[in-house]
Amino acid sequence: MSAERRAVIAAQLGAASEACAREGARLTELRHRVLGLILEADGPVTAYQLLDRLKETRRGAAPPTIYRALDFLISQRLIHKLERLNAFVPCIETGHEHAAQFLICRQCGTVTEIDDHAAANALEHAAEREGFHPRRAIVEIEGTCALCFHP
Amino acid sequence: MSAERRAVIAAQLGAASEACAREGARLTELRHRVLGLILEADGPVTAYQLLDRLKETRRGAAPPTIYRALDFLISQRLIHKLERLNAFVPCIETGHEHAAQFLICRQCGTVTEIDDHAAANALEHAAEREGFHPRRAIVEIEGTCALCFHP
DNA sequence: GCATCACCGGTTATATTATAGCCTAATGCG
DNA sequence: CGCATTAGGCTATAATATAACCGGTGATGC
Repeated sequence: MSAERRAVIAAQLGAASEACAREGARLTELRHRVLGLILEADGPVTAYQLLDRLKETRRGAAPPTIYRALDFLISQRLIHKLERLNAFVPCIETGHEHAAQFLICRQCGTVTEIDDHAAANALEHAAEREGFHPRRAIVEIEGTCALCFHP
Repeated sequence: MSAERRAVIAAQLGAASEACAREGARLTELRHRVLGLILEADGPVTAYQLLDRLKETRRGAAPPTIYRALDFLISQRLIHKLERLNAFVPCIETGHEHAAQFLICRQCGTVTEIDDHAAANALEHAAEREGFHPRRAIVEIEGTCALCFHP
């Protein structure tokens, strides 16, 4: 990993610590570690992939170890779960409420998060027209990314 | 189940048969049966719930039995999979390509399918602005349905 | 007719994803 | 401190999904 990349990750971890501190949430060593693993991964990672990496330095880590950390990180809006892939990615924008949409490339597996307010609003209105009160929208679009499309 | 409800289901099964016939797809007895079970269910059903029901009349049914039937029904656009729930529901409109969105009530578990073109288009455009070529959008909105909200 | 081929589904085994439940340790707080 | 609350270790198990192999069956071409 490049020094530059490491610096970015360190900054993201720092921002996460601050966000948690502001909320009174405890970003413990374990949770910090798991978030670090997700930030380091290039692309979505599954819970068991994370568990394997975690085990390298934390003997005795077991599924509940990782799932509890993931639950925490999701609750703090530091990561997202991709339901289609049963995998996890960092939020592009740490710690805020934000309407996220994901673009999943079927060729290369790359996942891009976008944050399109027009689409989010359209969905919200569509739901409200049914008398529905939306809390959270899962939007995962499968297709072909620009790079795979124009090879 | 009411006679009326049974009649609706029979009509849906008939429409499915026709749609498959048009496509040259084989809606075998097993697949017809599984589609029937999904139509009869009031709400999303999981693969293993379907398997249990199937077993009542089909000794030896096993997970692959049901998953293969589900794959077929999805490929024919007769059912949808809800990724959030790992569960299956019938399509509201049999056999067509259609952009579907789902409203999932956290209180009562009811799932409503809507088909909002404005939202679908907004998503499509958002993806295309990234140079992405969308094939399929998974949209599942969690929240509170009208009935649960105004009790 | 009958050879061939593709597809269907039975069967066994196993992979993958996720949670329950119980207990001890660490932390925050009056 | 003493107590409550939360975090996480640990074991077990639940829930979801697929691999791989095989025999049967129906369509197709000759």
